[in-house]
Amino acid sequence: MAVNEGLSIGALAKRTGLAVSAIRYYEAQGLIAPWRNAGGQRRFDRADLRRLSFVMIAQQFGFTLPQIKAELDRLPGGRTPTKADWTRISEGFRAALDARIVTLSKLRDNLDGCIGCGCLSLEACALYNPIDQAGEKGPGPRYLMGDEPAA
Amino acid sequence: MAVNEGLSIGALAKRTGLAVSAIRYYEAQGLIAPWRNAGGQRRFDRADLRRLSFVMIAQQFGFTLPQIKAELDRLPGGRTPTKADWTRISEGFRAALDARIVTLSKLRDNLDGCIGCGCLSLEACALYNPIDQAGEKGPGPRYLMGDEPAA
DNA sequence: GTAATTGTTAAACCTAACTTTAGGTCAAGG
DNA sequence: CCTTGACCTAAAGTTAGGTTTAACAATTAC
Repeated sequence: MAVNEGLSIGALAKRTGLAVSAIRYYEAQGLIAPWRNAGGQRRFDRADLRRLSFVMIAQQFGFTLPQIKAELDRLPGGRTPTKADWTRISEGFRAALDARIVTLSKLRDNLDGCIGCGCLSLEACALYNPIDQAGEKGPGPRYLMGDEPAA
Repeated sequence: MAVNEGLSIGALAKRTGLAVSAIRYYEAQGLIAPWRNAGGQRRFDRADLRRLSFVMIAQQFGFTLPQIKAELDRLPGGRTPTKADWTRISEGFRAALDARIVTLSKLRDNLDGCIGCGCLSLEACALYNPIDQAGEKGPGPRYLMGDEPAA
């Protein structure tokens, strides 16, 4: 009956819209660190709501969980993060996002040039330069986009 | 010794920069359909170079292989695709790409608003609207970005 | 007091887009 | 004849980001 027993995982799931399993998975990945009550159940405090908000937004922006963890690890330990802490971290987003927009715009401009010629030729097409740049970052999926094809 | 025996898979791999295993995988997915020589080895013709170019560019743009296959299936069967065929298909890219840029720009603008307040609050933050919009498209990875984090 | 809900774990499963491995064939060169 | 290198197949492994399942414990509601 104590007022400050923290949120259960189910409550947190409802508040964030995340699945309970996802929250447990995030804990396993080190993104959040709940404590346990007498019965062994996870208890979260309100700062964890904000951490999860951060995770969800960062995922929108295309960061992987390890990357997000790296950011979260830079929050001050020992005290609840302040607005200023979160603001500082948000600014990293801004730069990454800008870079992504620039990349896409370049890609589009190249495409505009190529629509005219219809070449898609390996030797000549400007669209291959970005591909070469992307290089090989190891195996695994390279799923880049949530959008449906316009076609 | 005939002049027109087509390219071997290794030659095609060198020309495209793709791994041999990737090309075989694409065949399994129905993206290309090489014929076989007397010894049972795959032989590709030059139009396949262009098909693979298309696949690589479409992947840059975030299309999945089934989506790309759907586009390729719309190429005329029975004859080598012309410039006009490829141009028609490229225009679909343009629209999809524009849409992606618009989405990202909105996201960035929202972020700009949020950096000031540092809230990242589930109740109030404008960044959650895009998340709600994205909805649930089923499980699996949602790896959106090749960029490194700016942080 | 008991039923229903919510929580716990570990392990298996899922998709996408490949790569790797194991075991075997085929052609060319020395 | 033997080795080297490119090719073949089928099946299993990889990564990310989870979900699902099974079997069980704790809490809550009546």
